Amino acid sequence: MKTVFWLLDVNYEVKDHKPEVWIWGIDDDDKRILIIDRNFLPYFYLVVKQKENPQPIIETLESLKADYPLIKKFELVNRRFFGKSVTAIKVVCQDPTVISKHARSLEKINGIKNRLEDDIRYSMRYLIDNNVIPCSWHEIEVEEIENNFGVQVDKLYVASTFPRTIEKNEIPELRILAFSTISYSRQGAPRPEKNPVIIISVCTNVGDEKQFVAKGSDDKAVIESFVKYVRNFDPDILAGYDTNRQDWPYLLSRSKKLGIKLSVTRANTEPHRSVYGHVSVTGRANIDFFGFADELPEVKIKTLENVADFFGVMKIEKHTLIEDIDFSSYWENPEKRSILLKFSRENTQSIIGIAKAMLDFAVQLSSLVSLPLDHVGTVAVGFRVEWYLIKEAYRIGELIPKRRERPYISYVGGVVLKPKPGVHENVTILDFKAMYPNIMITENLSPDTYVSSSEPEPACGVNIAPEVKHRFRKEPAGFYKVMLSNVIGVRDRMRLEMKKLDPKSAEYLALDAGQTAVKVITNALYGYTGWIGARWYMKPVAEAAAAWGRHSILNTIELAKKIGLEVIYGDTDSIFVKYEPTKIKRLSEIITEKFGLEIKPDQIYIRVLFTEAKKRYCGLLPDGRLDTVGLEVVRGDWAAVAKNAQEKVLEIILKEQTPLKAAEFVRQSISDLRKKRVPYKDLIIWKTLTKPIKAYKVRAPHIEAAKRLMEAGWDLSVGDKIGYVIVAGSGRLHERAKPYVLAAYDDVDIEYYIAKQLVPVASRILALFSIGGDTLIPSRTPQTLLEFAEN
DNA sequence: GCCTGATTTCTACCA
DNA sequence: ACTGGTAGAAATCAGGCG
Repeated sequence: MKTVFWLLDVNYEVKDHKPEVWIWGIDDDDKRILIIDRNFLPYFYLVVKQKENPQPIIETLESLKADYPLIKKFELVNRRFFGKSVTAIKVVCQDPTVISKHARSLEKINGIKNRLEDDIRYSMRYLIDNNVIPCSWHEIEVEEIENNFGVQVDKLYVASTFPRTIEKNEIPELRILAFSTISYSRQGAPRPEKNPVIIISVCTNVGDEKQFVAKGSDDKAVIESFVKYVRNFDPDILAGYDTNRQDWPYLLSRSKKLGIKLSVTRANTEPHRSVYGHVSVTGRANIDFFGFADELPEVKIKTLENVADFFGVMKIEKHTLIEDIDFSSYWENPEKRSILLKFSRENTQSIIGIAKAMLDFAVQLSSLVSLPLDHVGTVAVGFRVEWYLIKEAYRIGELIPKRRERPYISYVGGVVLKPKPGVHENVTILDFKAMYPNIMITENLSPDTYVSSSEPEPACGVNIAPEVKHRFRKEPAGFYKVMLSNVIGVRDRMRLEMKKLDPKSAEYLALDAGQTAVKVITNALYGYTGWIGARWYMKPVAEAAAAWGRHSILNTIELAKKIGLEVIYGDTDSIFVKYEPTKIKRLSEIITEKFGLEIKPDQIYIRVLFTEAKKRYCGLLPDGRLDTVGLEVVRGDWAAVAKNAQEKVLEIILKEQTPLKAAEFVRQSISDLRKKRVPYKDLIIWKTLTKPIKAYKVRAPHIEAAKRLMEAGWDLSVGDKIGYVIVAGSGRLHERAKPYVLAAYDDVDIEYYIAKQLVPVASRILALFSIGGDTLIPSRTPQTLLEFAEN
């Protein structure tokens, strides 16, 4: 019989050296199904040395077959490697677990250059080779079998053929369950060996809400009821926030300690740690939305409440907020316990809201790059690009290079012009549309088209990059050109399709998420080629793209000047010019003709302010909004009190054009700050731990604050944000940096915030109008002046 | 030992 | 574990001075 399904999750099992791919899906009748496919065998390649006769090698291999009983066959194949034809022997095995071992030993055979693709996981191999795509529809010939191994599905099948993708756009009705947990410890961070999980809140996308609450410190029932609830609701998606790092590991350890089985998977097993630091829940997609927070540059501190606020799921003013450190006091106090419960409930509501807002993107990205839905959010951008490339490579017979360690060598990137400081009226930004991708297409930049300096020029001719002089074959179209053209074509079709739809419809939103996913991958390809961790790392490709980019922008600036357009600033692929439509039109026509690149006016600023600094400016848009770029206002590592003041200064200057009024506003802010009229949270400075504490060479304030947190029992790891305030006292700054949760308002050194936060950011702007920082500080008492002098 | 300017370290931003 | 270019703060180093 035939069945049609949408792919939710994939895993594999090996039984008696025989592999089985387990395909978890949802069929077109909304049934949850599992298809077991026993028809696919893993393999790897042995690349034959150039000019070597492969026949004797095959014979040698055949003669060794008795030593390798799990090898099924050797197959001589023609492939490409970095565009050059190679002869390879495809070694097909029975058991995926022996691939790596056999590959290592067989590559030593005479006449073999190296082994390849032994580092591709079996389940991914299955997806790539059979063009099976996560979060997409397929049809397949199957036989139904009896469900006698207790998996939680409506139907269980064995595959008779491989799945085939079919054109079908809608996403099935997914059952989503969001959850969050709170653990209790009287002192320090909770430890699963001794501290209970006191609250688990769940919330589903069909509006069901539930809380499992410990009686005293007995949490056995809490976890058991949670497991029961999950099994009963049978979600397709388990949504959480930082669950891969926090909730799942804790629940797993805690269950072990209590002797409970956390059997929440569809295979009745426990979740397990998988690749890329993610937790896999077999048969479901465990999505940790924290992994997608990188897609939201607007949110500086990626806490759950901030992300929920960003999506309008739960406005931060309405969100009950309790610091970890206070959990125990809320739990212990019968009057305050209900607030803790409310906090937990709101967290879970936030998660379900974020899930609804971001799931489309996750689904589209998963489908685009062929990484399972639960993985795609946890992997870095480079790997997303790489999986897309791997899929493309398979299609054109290009072998997948090994990842290897390389020395880091930098190269010259984009040009950045010195801005003309001051306020300019009626300015527009001319942007090159997708500059790097377009350069890569027109110049055929690709790992497989690069002609090294030792090689003779091919008959088809070469494109030579300016300055760096790297050469790239004109023909045939390179791997990247094919990929980029495909992907841009897909995006154009999506956007065309969107025009026919109601912007509020589900299809429109899905397409919009899809075109965003495509854009993310397209824009990351240039960076990928210059990344030393890339399988297809090829510095000349990145270097040449950058060189052509500089060439284009510098020529554009020259031309603009010739036409009589004043250039105020420029960075990499954009120039800021006075808005003069006819001149701009002429300029863009010449550029298109000369470079095959498209430039178009993006937005128009009524006024735009530049200081001396590059990459920092603020423009006033026709609708009255400010577009602030690079300045402290948009940075996450300045106290809000300073950011707010700078924003107001910019607003007064750009809208009312009264710098004196802006200065007066700053004086007022300082006076408010001295009177403690500014909320405590506006004094917090946030900085990220970018490496393990021990790896730091200097005693930076946020590192000292982090150490204090750890002394107080916090678990900190790379990537965590440290929020600290500067407290009054003597000594160096780092000695006075205290975690905000361990300090109080009265400890704060207000004068620090004035002298080192508020005044510098305000005067950076006001200096343009000859207003010095010293004129911004209202007179102080002699005592404070002394304190100030001491610093 | 203190002061000062230069250099290094660190983070977060822009394209 | 995408790139290079950049600003800015604070720590730290290096050299001059007495």
